[in-house]
Amino acid sequence: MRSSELTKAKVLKEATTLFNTKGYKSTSLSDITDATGLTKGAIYRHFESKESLEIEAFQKMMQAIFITLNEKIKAENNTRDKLFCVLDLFKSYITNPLINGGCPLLNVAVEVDDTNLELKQKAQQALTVFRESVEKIIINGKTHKQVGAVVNEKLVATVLISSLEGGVMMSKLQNSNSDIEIVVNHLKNWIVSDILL
Amino acid sequence: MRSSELTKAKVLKEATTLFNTKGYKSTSLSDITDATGLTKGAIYRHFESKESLEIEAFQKMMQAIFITLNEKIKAENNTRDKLFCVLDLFKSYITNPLINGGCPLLNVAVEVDDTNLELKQKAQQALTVFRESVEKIIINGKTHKQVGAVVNEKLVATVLISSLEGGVMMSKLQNSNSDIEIVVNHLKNWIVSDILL
DNA sequence: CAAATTTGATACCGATTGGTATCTTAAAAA
DNA sequence: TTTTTAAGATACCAATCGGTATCAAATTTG
Repeated sequence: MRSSELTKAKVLKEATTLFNTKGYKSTSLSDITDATGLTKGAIYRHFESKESLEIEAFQKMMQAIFITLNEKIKAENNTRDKLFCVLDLFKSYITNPLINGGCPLLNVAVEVDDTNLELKQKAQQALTVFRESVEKIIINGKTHKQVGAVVNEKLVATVLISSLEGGVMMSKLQNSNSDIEIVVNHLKNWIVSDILL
Repeated sequence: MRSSELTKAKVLKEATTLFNTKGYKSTSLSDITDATGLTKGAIYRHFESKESLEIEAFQKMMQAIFITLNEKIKAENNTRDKLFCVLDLFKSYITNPLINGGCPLLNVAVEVDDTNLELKQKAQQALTVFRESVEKIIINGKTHKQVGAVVNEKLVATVLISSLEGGVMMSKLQNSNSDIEIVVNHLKNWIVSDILL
C-alpha cells in the first residue's frame, strides 16, 4: 500500500501544474482526473476538499522555490551574487520554468479575493518569507561591509520583488523574454551602483 | 425604449466591478443579475455571450483609465510631472481606486490563459498602448532637453510599469499602502536623479 | 493463509454554470 | 390611436460543478 503516497504525489504534481497555468478557480476536479488518469474517489481519499488541494499545491510550489533559492543563495559568498540569485529565479519563470505558468505567488495574489481567506493568508506569508530572505541578504551585506550602511533593506526588498513580479507578468502576457530581461538588467545595474559598496 | 442604453450601461458597470474584484471566471451570470436586479434575458439582449461582456468590460475600464491618464499628462507641462502622473495612477489603485480590485490590466494578464485568446489580445494591446504613452513622454522630454539623450525610453517604460504593477500586487495582497508607496517614492527618486537632466 | 484495513473506481447527489426559446409589456413609428 | 418593433421577465435546457456513499480489489497485518 506504499503506492498511496505515489498517488497523492501524482495528484499534487498534476494539480500544481494546472492551478499555476489555468488558474485555481478555472481548474476543475475533472481537469485533474483527466491529467492524472485517476478518479474523484482517489483524489478525495487524499484531500478533504478542492480548497485544501489548492492550498497544499500552492504551499508545495512555494516550498520548492524557497528551498532551491536558499540553496543557491547559500552557495554564493558575496552580496552581489546572492542578490543575483533572486533575479535569476524570476528570469527562470519565463526562460526555463521549474513550474509552468509564471510565478505562483503572483498568480495566487491576483486571483485570490476575500472568499479564499486561507489561500490568501498563505500567499501573504509567502510574500513575507520572500521579502525577509531578501532583507537578510542586505543586512548580512552590511555586516560584511559589502552594502552601504544607509541602505534601507525593506526598500531594496520591496523594489526588487515588485519589479520582478511585474516583469514576469509583462513577459508572460507578451510571450517574450524581453521585458523580464530588461527588468533584471536594470536591477543588476541598480544593485551594483546604488546598493553595493 | 430609451432605457435600453441605460440598462446596458448598468450591466457593464456592475459587471466591471465584479470582474475586477472577484475575477472574470469567478463572476457568474447570476452574480451580475443579483448586482443589477436584472435577469439573464436582459443581459443576453445586450451581450451575445459572457465572454463578450468580459471583453467589453475590460475595454471600458482600460479606456476610462487611458482617457483620464492622458488628460492628466497633458495638463502638466514638464517631463517630471508627466511621469509622476503615471506613478500617481498606480498609487490610486490602492489609495483612492477609480475601480475596486486593483489594476485591470494586471488582473487580466494574470488570469488569462490561452483559452481566452481574445481577452489576452486585448490585454496585450492595452499594455502596448500604455508602454507607448510612457515612451512618448520620454521622447518628448528629450526633444525639450528635459531628458538625457542617452536615456532608453523602452527601458524606462518597462521598469516603471513592471515596478508599479508589482507594487499594486503586493499592496493589494497585504491590504496596505506601504508597498506601492515605497515603490512610487523610489521611482520618483530614480526619475529625478537618472532620467531627467 | 486468513482477517482486517486501506485504496481507488463507480455511480450517484443537488446546486450552479452559461445559454436560449418564449411571451408579455412597453415604447416608437405609422 | 393603432400598429409595429424591441426590451426584458420567465421558465427552461444540457452540461458541469464540487462532493459523497458504496463497493470491489488490493495490500497489510495477524
